[in-house]
Amino acid sequence: MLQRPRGTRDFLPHEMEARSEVEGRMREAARRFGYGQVRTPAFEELELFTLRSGPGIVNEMYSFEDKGGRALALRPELTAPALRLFVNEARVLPKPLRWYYVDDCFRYERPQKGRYRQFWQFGAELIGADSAAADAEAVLLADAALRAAGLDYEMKVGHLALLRSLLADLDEGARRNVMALLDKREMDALGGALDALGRGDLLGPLRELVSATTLDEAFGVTGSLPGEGRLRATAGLLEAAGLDFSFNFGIVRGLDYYTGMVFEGFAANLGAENQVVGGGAYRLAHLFGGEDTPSVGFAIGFDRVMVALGEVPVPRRTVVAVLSTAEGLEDAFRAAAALRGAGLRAELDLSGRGLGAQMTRAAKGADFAVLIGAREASAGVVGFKNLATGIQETLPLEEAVARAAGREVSAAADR
RNA sequence: GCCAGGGUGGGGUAGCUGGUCAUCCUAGGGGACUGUGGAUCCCCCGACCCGGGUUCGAGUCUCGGCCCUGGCCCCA
Repeated sequence: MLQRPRGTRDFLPHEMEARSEVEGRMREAARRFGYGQVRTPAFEELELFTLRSGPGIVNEMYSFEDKGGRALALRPELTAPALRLFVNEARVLPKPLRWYYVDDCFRYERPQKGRYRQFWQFGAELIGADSAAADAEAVLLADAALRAAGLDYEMKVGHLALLRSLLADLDEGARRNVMALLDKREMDALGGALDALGRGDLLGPLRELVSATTLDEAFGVTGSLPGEGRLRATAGLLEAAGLDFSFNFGIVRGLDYYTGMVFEGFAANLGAENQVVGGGAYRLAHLFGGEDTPSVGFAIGFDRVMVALGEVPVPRRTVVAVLSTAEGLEDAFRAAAALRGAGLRAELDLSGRGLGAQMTRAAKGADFAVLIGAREASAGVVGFKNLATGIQETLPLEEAVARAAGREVSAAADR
């Protein structure tokens, strides 16, 4: 027996219905913000991702050499491909560009709850905008997409300048170490690390900063900084938009290209992998040979959203089972076509079994049964049974279709 | 890469202090039923993750691998 590769999943029709439903709601949110969808290749030059994230991530990627000797990788994320697309083909489009995407990504990691080797991201990039308004729009779209999906979660907004200003004197390695400990809120280990650096004086301010819940508290720790005005303006816009959010100045975001405002969202019931969205303002285009273009974007972990949502109620369409004997089979196909033409879901019984067996099957999943045996076929009518009420009538096909579609066709209207 | 727990018909399970034809539910197929409801009854289908070891004998003990679940690391 062949197994599916580790960390991948199969989706049956009922799961795909739920996923499509949620995906559709997120797409609609993006559309309403004026974002258009982009799609990039499932694999790219390996260098695209190492330029963005450093050579270390090769170990976490599905990288390979193709038959032409090219170093390629399955995309581990979608921001770099989107910016590559921008640099390749869209530099001259009027800015800002509003793009969104929903696609699968691949990472060679140990699977756990909400983490798979093939997973889907929904994200957006606002390219070529450099303002408080742009920052606010990205946060608001992320929130709109998650809310539209039906998710209850917590939005945290921060800014990298504050932490960076406190750590400005530290060298690269020390700063990374301190930020990693801060990210995990391991304050004891953090104190030890700072003492070892001879910077025990930083512990107090860092502690204050990460626990700050207002802008005044946070800038009280760091003093005024470039970017303060923009962050205050962004916060004002988010509040004006009625967004439910809180500040968190301990948000680290792994990479250097983030330039200012950053945000993350967390949902309950997700175990260790509870972050459902991450994003912020960044500059990436110049790494791929474009102009230094300020952008802001985010990515939502679609699979985690699905896990957090649990059962997703999917709007159910009317199902009509079409039953027939051998004499009625041709008419049954005609009836099914008419039902489908009216937008209904018509399921022909293909079993060739007795009508009793067909009715048994129909009763399990259908709302109505249209029945055509020798009698109906020769009379040019159909049996139309409401499976909820058990009432069966003999009707012309058009009227049966109209009944199933929820419209009453009165004799008076026909005259 | 590390840790813990786990893998028995399609799904869910019992057996797990070696030895009955491996239990039950459900799903699926057929029939009772050649024109009408989810019922009932009968029949059928179908499993010990893979490989090595111990043993007269392994689903059961043991080792390795693969996979699953959760956690660590990482998290772009």
